[in-house]
Amino acid sequence: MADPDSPEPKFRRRAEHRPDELLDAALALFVEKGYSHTSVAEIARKAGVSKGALYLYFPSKQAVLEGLVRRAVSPIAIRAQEAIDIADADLRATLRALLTVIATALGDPKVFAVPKIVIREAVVAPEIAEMYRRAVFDNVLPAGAAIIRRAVAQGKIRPVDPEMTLRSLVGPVIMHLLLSEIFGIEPEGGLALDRLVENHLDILVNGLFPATESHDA
Amino acid sequence: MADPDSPEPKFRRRAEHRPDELLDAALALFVEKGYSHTSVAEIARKAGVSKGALYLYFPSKQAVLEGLVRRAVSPIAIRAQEAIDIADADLRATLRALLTVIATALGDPKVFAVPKIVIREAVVAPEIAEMYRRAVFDNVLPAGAAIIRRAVAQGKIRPVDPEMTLRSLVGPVIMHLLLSEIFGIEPEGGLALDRLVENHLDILVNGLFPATESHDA
Amino acid sequence: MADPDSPEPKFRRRAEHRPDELLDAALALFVEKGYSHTSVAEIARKAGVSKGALYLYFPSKQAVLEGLVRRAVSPIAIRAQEAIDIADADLRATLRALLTVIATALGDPKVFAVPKIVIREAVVAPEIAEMYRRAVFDNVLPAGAAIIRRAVAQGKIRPVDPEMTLRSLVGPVIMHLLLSEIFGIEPEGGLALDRLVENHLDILVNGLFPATESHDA
Amino acid sequence: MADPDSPEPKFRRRAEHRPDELLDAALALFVEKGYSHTSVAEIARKAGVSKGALYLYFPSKQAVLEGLVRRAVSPIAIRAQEAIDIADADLRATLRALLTVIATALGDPKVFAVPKIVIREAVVAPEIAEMYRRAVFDNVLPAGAAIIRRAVAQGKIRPVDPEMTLRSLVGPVIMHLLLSEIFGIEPEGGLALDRLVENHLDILVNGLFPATESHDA
DNA sequence: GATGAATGAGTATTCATTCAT
DNA sequence: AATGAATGAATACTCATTCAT
Repeated sequence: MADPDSPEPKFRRRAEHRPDELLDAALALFVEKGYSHTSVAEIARKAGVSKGALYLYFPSKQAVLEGLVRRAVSPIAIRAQEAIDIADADLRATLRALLTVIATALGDPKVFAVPKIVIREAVVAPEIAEMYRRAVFDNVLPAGAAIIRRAVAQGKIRPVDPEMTLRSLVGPVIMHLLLSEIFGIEPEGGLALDRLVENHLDILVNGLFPATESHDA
Repeated sequence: MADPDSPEPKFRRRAEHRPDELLDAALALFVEKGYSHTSVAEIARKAGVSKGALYLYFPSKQAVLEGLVRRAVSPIAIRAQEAIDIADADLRATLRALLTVIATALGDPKVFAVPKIVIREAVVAPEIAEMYRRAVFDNVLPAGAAIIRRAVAQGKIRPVDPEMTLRSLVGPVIMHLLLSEIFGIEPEGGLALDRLVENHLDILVNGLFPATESHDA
Repeated sequence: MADPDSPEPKFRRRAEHRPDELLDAALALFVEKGYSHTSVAEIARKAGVSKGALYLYFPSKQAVLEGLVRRAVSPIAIRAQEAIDIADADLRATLRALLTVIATALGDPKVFAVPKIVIREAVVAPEIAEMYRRAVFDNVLPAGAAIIRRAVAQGKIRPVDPEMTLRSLVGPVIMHLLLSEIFGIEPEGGLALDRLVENHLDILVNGLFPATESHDA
Repeated sequence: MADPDSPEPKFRRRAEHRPDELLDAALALFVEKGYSHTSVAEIARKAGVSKGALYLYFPSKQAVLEGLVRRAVSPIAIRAQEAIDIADADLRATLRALLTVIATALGDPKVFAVPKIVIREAVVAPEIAEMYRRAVFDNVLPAGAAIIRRAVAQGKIRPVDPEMTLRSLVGPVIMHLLLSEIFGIEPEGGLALDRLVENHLDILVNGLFPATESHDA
């Protein structure tokens, strides 16, 4: 500006990426130290801008968190719809695929980070939990239940309660990740997500009890 | 009392129950507003004592939280041991009893409150998560796995992975509570914990798939 | 009390020594941590009594400090008077004796402790400095000046200004101790108080300059 | 100013002199009430800024004190070196000049204030005494000793112990100031620093005793 | 006399947010 | 658009002192 023919600008269009850079910085810091122990100044510094600049893009610190959640959430809703369409093929294979996808996706700390933050802040900022719920669960849960409901209707699986069965399907994965990510509890030899999925599928398919007993329960 | 026209004694001496009263106050506030948004002054006020008095019993705010965890945790470890002793009787009945116990216990907001707080603070105060893990999970998880291992050895259930199967058993309950307590997601008609337990047991017993398919998986 | 014939009491007259025990405890702590960083509770604990008991003997924390000063100060005034009486004998020997006495007395940390504390607190509690001044300096300085004045009158020393000469006599010792006690500056090989005294006396007696010059100044 | 009818700008930007203004305010308050009885809020208020602004320039209250010491100390080290260079000329005149400089410099309450504060805080914050020692004494004392040593070597003064003689030279001035500044003890008719210097020089030059005796000591 | 539980005023430090430049 | 100096409210913790027992 002061020097019109200076070769400096390189690419000055950076500005449009600012919000994303800020969200990246914020995510890293929130994961490391938690939302309330991360200062706005730190976020700005890590993103390489001034504190004031952050307020150009986000009206408040909480808005940054909301932006983070929003960004993480949008792809999920889309995939949920896709899943529903594929599910008709081989159910058992689909199930394995689904659990594996969920498990590996959430197993990636980058991905699990946002729900973890949401859980943390839910008490204090219910509107964030609310937003997450609307964006994620209100899409994913009915979609999942619908898949199950259809499978029941087609006689592919026994007549179970779709909503509750969804919890039976996914709950173990969630618990596994909670134990690992929050309490640092891992089976010997690492996260072992595949071991969990295989064992869980085995139970889902064959039940817990020996064959002779499985019909008179 | 001794002096009927004295204006409320300034010092209500040696309450003996002070620590517990303080923990009660703290629990209520932590649940409502979260740990870091609750001030020491508020805790003291709610417990009806001065700020200074709180520091007579707890050396720091974090120590209050630790006290809370400790208090909530001790009964759990005890029950876990009891469970292991009963488990030999009718496994299927035991299973239903167990899940119901877990579900109703954790379904009580007073009880679920502490783990919820722990999850919130885990990122920032790992020593709290650590304490909880040692006091709860290090007892409960091996105990549960042991029960399953024994049942397998006795041929009462199919040869499954004990550690992972534990997650398959309990995970759905945990997920159900997470959805309900943190995201406010409940099936129509309330928490429906029994519906969850029944459906889950049905799947565990009979598997997910129709009888004809359940043997050739 | 509960057991009237218990042989416990040993000697219950301790009570009369309480104030002194408290002062001992306070002195040790004030020296170690300074007046304002020492809590009343610590003093009481170190003296083996309760906080309340301390307030039975001293109306406030500052009163403890005052008591300390008072106790340290009383012997000084007495000795000052004694010194004046001896001084007539051999002046030069007296001088050496005096400096040595002052130096070794103040060189004892236990003794220097009180003036050190007084210096520390003088700004904040001028009444303590005032007390010290009245009790110590208002006795010692005139006494010292009087000795010098008499010596001048008797022609034993040159006609010097008595008040100022007193500073020339004692100042080096004070400075030596300040450097050592407060800034930790000591000549190689320890405090070397005798080296200081000898050198100082040499200068006082022979002047600083070579003999040939010492008369035409 | 630029906008005459605007109601005092909320932010008086970039004072550039802020640190110095804060140090001035702090010095005044520390002198008046002592370090630990001065609150950060008071310093800020006196300097005309907010509490937060102070923390923009100093990371802690103690850092303010350190800044104060540092600021007071830098000129001293410089002068000490200058003195050494002049000292070769007329020793006796130099001595008078030196003592007068020291005396009048330290006689200015603004200058003596910092060492006084340092002495006060030395017990509690040894790192401050340490800093002062390194910045002042480690320069000044060796420099002074060197001057004396050289004078001895050149036969200009009698063979005295340089380190100790330094205390004999400066100690009386220090003691004089201590008595005056801390205990409020002044000779009739004011501080009388010149009287002290003259009398002290007289003793240094001619010794304390009459001429006839001064050679057979 | 003696105790120690209780009080509550006092204070350093942090940090989201504003706004003159 | 961008800066960063300035604000000031908020908060954990300390400790001299009191007083019911």
